[in-house]
Amino acid sequence: MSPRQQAPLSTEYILLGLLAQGPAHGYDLHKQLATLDGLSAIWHVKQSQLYALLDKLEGMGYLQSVSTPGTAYALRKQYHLTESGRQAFDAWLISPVQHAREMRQGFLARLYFARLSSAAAVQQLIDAQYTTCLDWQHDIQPELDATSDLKSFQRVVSLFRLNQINAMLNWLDECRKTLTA
Amino acid sequence: MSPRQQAPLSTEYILLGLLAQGPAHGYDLHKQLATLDGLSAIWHVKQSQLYALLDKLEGMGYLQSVSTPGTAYALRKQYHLTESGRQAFDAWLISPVQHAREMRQGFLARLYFARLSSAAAVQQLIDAQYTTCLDWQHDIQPELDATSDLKSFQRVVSLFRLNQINAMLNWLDECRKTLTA
DNA sequence: CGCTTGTACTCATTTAATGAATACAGGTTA
DNA sequence: TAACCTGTATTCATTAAATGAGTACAAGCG
Repeated sequence: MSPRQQAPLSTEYILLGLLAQGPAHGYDLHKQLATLDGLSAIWHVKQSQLYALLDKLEGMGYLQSVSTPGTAYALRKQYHLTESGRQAFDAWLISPVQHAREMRQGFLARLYFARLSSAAAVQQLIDAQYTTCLDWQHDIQPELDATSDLKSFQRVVSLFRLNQINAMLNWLDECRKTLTA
Repeated sequence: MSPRQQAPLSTEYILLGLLAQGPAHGYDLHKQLATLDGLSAIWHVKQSQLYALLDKLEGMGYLQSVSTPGTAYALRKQYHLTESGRQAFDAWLISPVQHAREMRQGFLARLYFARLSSAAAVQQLIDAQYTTCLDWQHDIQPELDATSDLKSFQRVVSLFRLNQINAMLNWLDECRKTLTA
C-alpha cells in the first residue's frame, strides 16, 4: 500500500455501499454518483477511475462480477457484493474516522449510508464519532499548555485545530437532534 | 497537469519559502522540514519526494541548482530561487486559499511565512482570507434555503461546512488579535 | 580496522488519475 | 436511406506522485 492513499479508502466504500443495495454495473454506479442527491455534493469520481476501483475491489475479494448481456447491445459486468465485502462495509460504516481531516469525506459518507439503514444506526454513528472528537479535543489541551508564547506558530496551529473540532462537536450535536428525532 | 494534485501545489511553495531565506540543498531542506518548529506539525515530506519536487521546481524555472563540493565528501546541489521563483512565491503568499479544505495546509503555510516577514504582511494575509471565508459563508446560505427538509442530507452537509467556516472566521479573528498586536 | 552514524542523493517500482478511444444500438434529420 | 448524433458501457495508454530501498563516502569510536 505504498504510493498515494489520501483518506484511507473512502471512495471505495462508497461503491461498496451503493452495491450493498443491490448489484449494478460501472456505468450505473457512475450515474448514481453523479446525480444522487447528497453524494454528488461530496464526491466526484471520473468514470475511468470508477472502473479501476471496481477492478481493485474485485481483486480484494469484496466484489464479484458476472458478465451479462446488457440492455444496450452486449457485454456488461454486473458487480455484486461478496460476503467479505459486506462485512468490510459494515465494519467501515460503524467505525469513527480517526483524523479531523477525514470528517468531511469519511464521516459524511458513513452518515449517508447510516441514514439509509435506520435512525438507530445514525444515532450510534454520531455518538461514536462524538466520543472520538472529544478525544481529539483532549489531545490538544497539552499542546496548548506546552506553548507559553501566545504568538507561537505551534499554538496558532493547535488553536485552529481546536476550533475546527469544537465546530464538529457542535454540528454532531445538531445532527443528533434533527436526524434521530 | 493531469494526475493527482491534492491541494494546488502546497508543498512546492513551502520549499520555495525555505529557499527564499537563502540557498540550500535537499538534505538541508529535509532536515529543516522535519525539525523546524511549526512546519513539521503541518507537513511531512519524504526525502526522496523532496528531491523529486526540487527537480520539478527547477524544471519549472523557479529554482536553479549549482553543484558544489559538499562539506562531507563531494557532490551536492545548492538550490537557489530564481527571479521567477521569487515572484511565484510572493504571489502565492498573499493569495487567499480558495476552498475551505485548503485552510489547514494552505493557509497555515502562508501564515508561517508571512510571520517571518512582517506583522503588516500577517495582517494583510489574515484580512484577505477573512474576506474569502465570508464569501464561502454567504455562498452556503442559498444552499440552506433551498432545502426545506431539515433532515435532508444536502442540508446536513451544508451545515457541516457552515460550522467549519464559522470556526475559521472565529479563529482568524483570534489570530488577528494575538499576532498583530 | 571494523562498525556505526551522519551526510547527500538516486532509482526502480507501485499506484492513482486522467483523457481519449472503442464499440454499438437506436433515433433523428436531410 | 444514409449520414449523424446521442446514450450505453467499458478499456487503455500515459502521466504524475509517492514510496522504500539502495548507493556512496567521510568521520568518529572502540
